[in-house]
Amino acid sequence: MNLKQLSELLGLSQTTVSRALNGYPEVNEATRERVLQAVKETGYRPNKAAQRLATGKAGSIGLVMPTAPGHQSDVHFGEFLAGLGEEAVRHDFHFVIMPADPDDEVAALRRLAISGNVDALFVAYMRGHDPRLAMLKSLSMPYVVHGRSYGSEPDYPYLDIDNEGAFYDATRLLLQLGHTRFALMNGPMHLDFAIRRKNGVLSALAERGLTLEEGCTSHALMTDEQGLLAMEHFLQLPERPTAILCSSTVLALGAIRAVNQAGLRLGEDISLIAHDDVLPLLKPESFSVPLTTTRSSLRAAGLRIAQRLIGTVKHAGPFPDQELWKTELIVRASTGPVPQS
Amino acid sequence: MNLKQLSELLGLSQTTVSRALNGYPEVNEATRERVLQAVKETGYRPNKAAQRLATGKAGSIGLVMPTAPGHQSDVHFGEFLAGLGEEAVRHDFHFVIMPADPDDEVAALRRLAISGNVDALFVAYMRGHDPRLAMLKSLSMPYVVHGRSYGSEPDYPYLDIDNEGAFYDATRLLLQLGHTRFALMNGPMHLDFAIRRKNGVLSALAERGLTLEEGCTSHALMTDEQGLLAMEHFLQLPERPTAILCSSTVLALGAIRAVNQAGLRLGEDISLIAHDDVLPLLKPESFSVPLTTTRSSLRAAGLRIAQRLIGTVKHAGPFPDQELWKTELIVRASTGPVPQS
DNA sequence: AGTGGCATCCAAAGCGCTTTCAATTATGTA
DNA sequence: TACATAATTGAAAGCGCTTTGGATGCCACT
Repeated sequence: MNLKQLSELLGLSQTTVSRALNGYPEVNEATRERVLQAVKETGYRPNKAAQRLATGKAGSIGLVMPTAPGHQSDVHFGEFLAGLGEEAVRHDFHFVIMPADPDDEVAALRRLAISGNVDALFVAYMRGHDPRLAMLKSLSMPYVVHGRSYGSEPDYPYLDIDNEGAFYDATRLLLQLGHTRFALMNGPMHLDFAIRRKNGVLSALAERGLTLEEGCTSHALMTDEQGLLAMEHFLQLPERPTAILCSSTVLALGAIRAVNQAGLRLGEDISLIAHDDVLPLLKPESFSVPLTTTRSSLRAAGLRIAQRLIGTVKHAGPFPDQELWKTELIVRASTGPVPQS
Repeated sequence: MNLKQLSELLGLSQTTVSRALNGYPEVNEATRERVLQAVKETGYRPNKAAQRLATGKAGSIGLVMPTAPGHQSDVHFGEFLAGLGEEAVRHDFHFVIMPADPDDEVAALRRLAISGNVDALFVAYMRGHDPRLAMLKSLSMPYVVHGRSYGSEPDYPYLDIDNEGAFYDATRLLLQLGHTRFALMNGPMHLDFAIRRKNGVLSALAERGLTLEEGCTSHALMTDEQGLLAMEHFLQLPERPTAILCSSTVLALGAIRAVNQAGLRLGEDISLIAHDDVLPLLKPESFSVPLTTTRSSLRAAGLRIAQRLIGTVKHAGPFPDQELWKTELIVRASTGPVPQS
């Protein structure tokens, strides 16, 4: 059943039926009723592809999912998606997900944009000097970036959390507790948040004339294994750090395993603060020693970005172009005064 | 840049250019080269919506993502998606994800199918007597079901694991270790896998004239909190069970916390076997007491289903209509002989 | 009676691609 | 040389929808 058939059935033109369906004012109320009734009876659904071709609108937002054989799936991604979804479902939007090799992001994003399958783009996993920004700007399609790109002019729409501030505050807390030997367990070096978090740590340390010693920074995928490995490395340093800053509760999971295996006590021998994305699976308060964290909900960020994106597509704006969310520093038992040695 | 412009640029007809691009044999190799060259230079990309309208093919597979405000995002979903993605990226397919309230699955699935946005459907979270099956059959669109639907005629394409066998075997192992008081920590009661796993447990127990006692079965969302609650409940039963079967390592996470809090030792006072979907975050061998598990990779299942779906769309078949994967029973330290009391 | 305004409705022109059917030229065969 | 055949190419007809630019009829008002 298509528009033509439906309109013939009703003895109306396609024009009128189309207008009736799309809520245009110039159609008689009685006629509209008839049309709506017929739709109900016939189960007619407009063909989206045709609609899209005619209007250029798709009712969907696009994103690239980094994936590859052996590429470990990222819990953060799923959680973010849940946030997007929560908002999208309210507006009858859907997602088009383009899986792509992490090395192929720029091209994948472009393909997605040009495909005509999406009205707006969501971009994540931002890097320093991210090459996607230039491409996005040239695209004349709405987009919102999750995170920022260190080193690029901040003239693009983004939603980010104050990573630098979060890790600055966290470091300050540990300094106040008397710690002087710090280590940072970070995400991959090229990612924007990793850069900023490191800066936050360094600037807090610098105020006391301190710095991150040689070997006291790790950059790795945010998995629990990597957390374990990094922590094992830190623990066998001659001048073992007593204060650990950790970019994710996922890393912390492994890190704490290493601490336990070494027979050390978290919150006493070693203090640790992790960033908490509020993953349902890793609640810092549920760790055997509850974790002190900097917190900001990834899901909430997803929801907000979906709002902005969908709102822009529907011209329900205006929206702030740039948002920077503060994080909360929540003190639990994994931090304590520096041990007397 | 569209086909018309490109063809004018080349002094060819749209027909020929289109054929050159789509690999039809009746175009001169030299001409094809010229076209390809021009495409490279101009950056021309065919408009997907138009392509879809003309061919009826979309190059995408659709799925429904259950979501709602407050609905906790499901790690299993993300992991499965990663598997789908791994295969999809090889064939330049993408996903269309329709977020939907869990109570609205049938309608959401239908909307997705009729939207014309997808070539095939993937369906998960199967229930007993699942109403979606009838709808899918009437749809004349390829689909594969992950799981099965207890109580429905098994005449639909599916990929499932042998849930009943897995839990039968697990239960047998615990019986052999001398356990007689069992508890089952299961997923939501209406879900197919939950039904089958329970059956597996019951039939193994029945062989010894045993059964699941009153209060020794829990059905709940597979989150760590629910695991904690369920285990706390089991532990305060007058006849406390010594053998626990657990439908997910996520549940086990909470359950073990409860065991620890009660001052009991896993693998000694309490034996536990969990089903392991091979989630990157919850490796059974990384638990403080490594977990005995029944294992089957969710990601591998996603990959296989994507293969079947994409293969069917591309007429690269035939594929088996129904696959039932055996699980592995891997013994680690969380199971031990029944304690002498 | 003549005019303008309003409420409705429609024919037809796209949107950018694929594909059928036909035309043209090149090649081979008798 | 004449004719069948193969190799290339094109014109044009959709795919199902939206939207522009009129029609048409009816009414109120001069």
